[in-house]
Formats: sequence, C-alpha cells, structure tokens
Amino acid sequence: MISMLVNTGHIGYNVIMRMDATETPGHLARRFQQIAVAVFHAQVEAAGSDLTPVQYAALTKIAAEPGLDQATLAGQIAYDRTTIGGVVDRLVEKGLVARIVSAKDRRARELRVTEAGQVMLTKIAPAVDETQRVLLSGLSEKEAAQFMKLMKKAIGALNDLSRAPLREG
Amino acid sequence: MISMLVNTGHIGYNVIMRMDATETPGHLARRFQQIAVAVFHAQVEAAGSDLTPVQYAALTKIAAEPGLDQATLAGQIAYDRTTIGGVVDRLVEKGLVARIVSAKDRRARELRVTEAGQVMLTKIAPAVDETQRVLLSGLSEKEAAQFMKLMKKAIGALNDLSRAPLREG
DNA sequence: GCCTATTGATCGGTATACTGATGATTAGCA
DNA sequence: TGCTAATCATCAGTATACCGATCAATAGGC
Repeated sequence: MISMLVNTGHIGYNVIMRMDATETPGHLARRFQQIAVAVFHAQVEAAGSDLTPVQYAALTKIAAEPGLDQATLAGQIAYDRTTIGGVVDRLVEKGLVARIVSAKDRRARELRVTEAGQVMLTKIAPAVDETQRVLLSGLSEKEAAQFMKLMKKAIGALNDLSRAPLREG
Repeated sequence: MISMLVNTGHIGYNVIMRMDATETPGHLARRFQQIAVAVFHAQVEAAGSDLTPVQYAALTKIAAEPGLDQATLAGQIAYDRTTIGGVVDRLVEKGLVARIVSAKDRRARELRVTEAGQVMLTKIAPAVDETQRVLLSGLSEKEAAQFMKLMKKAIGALNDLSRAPLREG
C-alpha cells in the first residue's frame, strides 16, 4: 500500500490517504499505454498490416523529414537511440525504409521512406485515427481535451527525466 | 500526420485538425509511462534497491494477499500471465518471494512474500511515494486530481480491450 | 593541423510485454 | 463415472526499452 498526500478539494486541507498501488499515476500510465498498444495492433491488423506503434511513429517521422539520421529521429519521437536501431532494422527488412551511409557524415545513416512505405502509411492512416478515437471513447469531448492538456503538461515538466527526452526540431 | 476530429470548444462544432503523431493519446501515454519508469528506477536506486516497477507491483499485491496464485496476481494488477511468470522468477531468485505448488490445486503456485521481501517493501516505500509525487509535479493539486480522475475513467471504459484486463478481487 | 571531447551507431545484457502453443490438472456435465 | 472443456503454468518466438561500453568519425580549442 502507498500513502500519498491528496487534496480532497472539499475541506481545503491535505489528508493522508491509503492508496492502492493500482491507483498510482505510474500504474495508470502503464495500463493506459498497454491498452493503447493493444488497440493499435487490433486496428492496424484489421487494416491488413503488422506495423507496431513504434514502427509507425518512426515511419511518419522519417516521411516528414527525409534524410534524417537515427539519433535525430530518436530525439524527435523521444525514443532511446539503441531501441531505434532495431526498429529501423525491421522497417528496412520490411522494405518500408531505405538506410544509407551519409556522405556528409560517415558516422550517420540517412533514412528515407520507400514507395512501399508511403503506400503503407496511406493504407493504415484511418486505422491509426480510429485508435486515437477509441482511446478517448470513455470521455466526453470536453473531458478528452482536458485529459490531453493535462497529460501534455505533466509530461512537459518531466521531459529531461528519462534517457530519451523529446528533442523538438 | 494524423487528422483527428477535435472539438474546439469555442464555436461549437467539429473541425478537422492536423495533428502531429507526438500529440496523440497513444504517444503521450507511452511517453508518460516511459518517464514513470525512469523516475521509479532513479528513486528506488537511490534507496539502495534494483526492484523494477513491475516487480514492486507484484510484491505489494502478494504481500496484500498471501497465498494467491500467479494467474490471480496477474489479473489483479492487469498483467499478462506469461509476463508474470518471469517477474515472479526474478522475485524468487532475489529471495523476496516464496513459490510453492498448491496442495489444493496442483496446477497452481502459491506465492508469499518472504521476510526479506517485507524488509524490502518497507525500505523502498518512501521512494515509491516520492515517485508518484514527482510524476504529478508539473500539475497543481487540483489539476493532478483531475488528471488522475480522467485517466481512470478513460482506462475503465477500455479495460477489456487488452489481453490483460484488470480483474478486481 | 593536432589532440581531445563529442557524437552516431552498434553490441551485449537484462527486463518487460505479447502471441500462440503445449502439458498437467481440475471442473462440469451427461 | 467418464469425457470434454476450462484453467494454471510454462515454453518458444518477437518486439520494445533501457544501461553501459565500444568503435568510427567528426568538431572544437589551441
């Protein structure tokens, strides 16, 4: 059990409340993400693809910035550099992304979406849209907007606390 | 890029908005969870332990319900049964949990926290509390309460959509 | 221009997570 | 009772995620 300082909002002071581990922000975050992945897989599979959420995020970012390297890609979607290597490996294997050694910096690999990759993005776009709608389906539109705003705000304050902080372009 | 139906709230009807993939609920969920894990590790390591978030969740649940089996444990903290097997393996290796074949049902394994496990729980409790506070540190108390409420509501509506739905005792 | 610090990518290792399958055991029902 | 269905645990396989370390290559200070 976890004890936590909670403002009841009713009587204007803090009380110590007993809190179940399944009601902590960390646990709820894991649970929401777990469901998000499951919904994504179901929707995308129904659209005839086996792309994962991470692969999709990488593919869209590469499509938006052709020629970017893996480290920049990782930073822009807040992934660990090591992880991105494997993700790109699989995208290359599937023929959706081309990876070539950069002429300007021979350490770097330039990434580009192939024609098959473009086709794939177009093909699954509706499924990805539907995924986001399903994830918020338990909330009213007003609540959903509030939820998104608060999640962004909470994350923004903590960006530098993970190994893979978001590095905006 | 993702297009999504969004209520602006200002003019009372829906418009199609261009939405960056890093601003979808799925991506924000992953990001928040990623940070939650990083903060947990940092806090718990500072307290002299290498327990992971999943191991901690399992350990607290076993402490709360001595003798429960792995499938029930998995359901009560919303984990996949296969995953829980490995998690318990590591808790047993560390000497924090005892696992014995149930006399009543020889398929099942009864789990109990050892004395070392109890000591560990007591030792890292403050670090776990602090983790939850850090995760909400970007929000006011009112906002934090609202955020938690909305996340619970969104999750509650989707519980059955993942392979590992929450099965409350 | 040279040396050092930094950076891009990768490797080895560990820990989630999930799918699909299997084996052992128990429960339910005709 | 006997058969079938369901359940608990586990295995093989794949894909995130992260840490720490290494190697190649570039950048910056002098």
